[in-house]
Amino acid sequence: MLDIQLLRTDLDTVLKRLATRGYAFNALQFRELEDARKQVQTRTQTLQAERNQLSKSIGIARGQGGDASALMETVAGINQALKGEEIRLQAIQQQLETLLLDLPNLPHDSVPLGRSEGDNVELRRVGLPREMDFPVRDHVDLGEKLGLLDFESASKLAGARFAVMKGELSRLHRALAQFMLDVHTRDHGYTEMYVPYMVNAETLRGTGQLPRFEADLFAVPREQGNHYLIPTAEVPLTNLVRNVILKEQDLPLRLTAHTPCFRSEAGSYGKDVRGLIRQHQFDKVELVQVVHPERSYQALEELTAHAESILQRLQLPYRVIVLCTGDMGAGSSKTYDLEVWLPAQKTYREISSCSNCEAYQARRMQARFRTDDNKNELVHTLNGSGVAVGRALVAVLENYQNADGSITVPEVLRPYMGGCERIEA
RNA sequence: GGAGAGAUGGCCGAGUGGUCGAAGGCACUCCCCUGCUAAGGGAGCAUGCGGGCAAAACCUGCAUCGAGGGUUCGAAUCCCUCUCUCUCCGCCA
Repeated sequence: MLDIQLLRTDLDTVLKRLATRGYAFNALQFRELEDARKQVQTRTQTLQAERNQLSKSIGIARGQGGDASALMETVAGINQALKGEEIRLQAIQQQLETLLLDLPNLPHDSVPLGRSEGDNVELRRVGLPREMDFPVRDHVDLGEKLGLLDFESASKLAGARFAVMKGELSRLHRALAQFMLDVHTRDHGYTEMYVPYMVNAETLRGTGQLPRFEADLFAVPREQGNHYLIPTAEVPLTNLVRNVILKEQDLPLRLTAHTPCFRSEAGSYGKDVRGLIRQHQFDKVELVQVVHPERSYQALEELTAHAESILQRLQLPYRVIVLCTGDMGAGSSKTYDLEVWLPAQKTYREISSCSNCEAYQARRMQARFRTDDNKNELVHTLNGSGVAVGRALVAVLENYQNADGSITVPEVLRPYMGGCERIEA
């Protein structure tokens, strides 16, 4: 959510900056609603003030044993007028809220302008793809030949875009998650959290998934207030500070959690149909930071480095790109994607996305901190994958494959694999 | 799942229809007093939004006592629905 004051005082700038993301804001409708709001609100509040005043007088008159029937008649008249105004005001404010909740965040000045993926800018490449002097297999071939990856069973159990893993492959998957959590908690100062995998609508509104992106979520219908399966641990972790006023010295908060993530991926059919790249259910170790607004861009660099450190330790080649204005998620002011090298596709694929949401989520959530001079200020929130476990598994399989179809276990994972150095049929 | 009790500011807690946005206490901030690991006195201290106002300070209004509806001239207080917490019973990994 953007600051409505900014829209009132400097709408043109807001429009320009939103346009860089390809978002056309209905400024005319906004102006009309704002004008109406101002009028109706002022009128309503004046009437309310009169009513409150007179009601008080009634109480006083009654207390002195006087007659208040004339006063009561006046108030009845005011209430008559008030009723309509209140309904109108509510309707206007609801429309304004709908308009505001739909607005994406403003991009940071350093974000490159662009319309789509193709305009993202590569910042750096780290690590060299390994030379392979044998026919390179993709992770599906590798996993199925080893007898450890089973999409047939998955589709029987649940349908398309699910996976069943077995034996050492499941263990490798678990090892990856454990390794990531240990690195972030031991070396990067994050606190490990365990959180609900189902959340309510208010929580999803806090981080911005609702109301715009309901189609991407799995809902769990209930009689009263649906639950939703979390699309990422960003949602529960960030919402921990919803409606909270933190102490300034509590900042920054650094939280991490390993959770499954559920995406209905509506509209993604035909894309990445093969393998583990795009699933309805996948695991992720998420990083969330809640920081002082002055420090959020520094924190974004740090958080991105924390995610990178996982790929470095796994010795997976990757590149860092900065998303252009047109490709960023709605809540983000600036996003770095980490893309890992996949030799079978001969390309880099997203494995982490690290964003600074500035006060966009904080304003929705009313997440604040108290400053030294006792004022409440919105925090800034950041989140990033540290990293996606399923895709890390894909990357390890493909980058660590051997000519005979076996997989060398990356050194840092061996302690989590009971010392196992190689996965073979 | 059944029975009962409850939800009030950062915390504790009073308040069952009328100057109540809310006593009192704790915590916190500032000032005064006092030479000593302390005590005393005074002042301030909820949030959101609107208007004055373009902004700060300030003034002023509206809303908010778990949430949403209702009754009333007037609701923290009465009624309805829901959510959550606690206690007991049942069930359960």
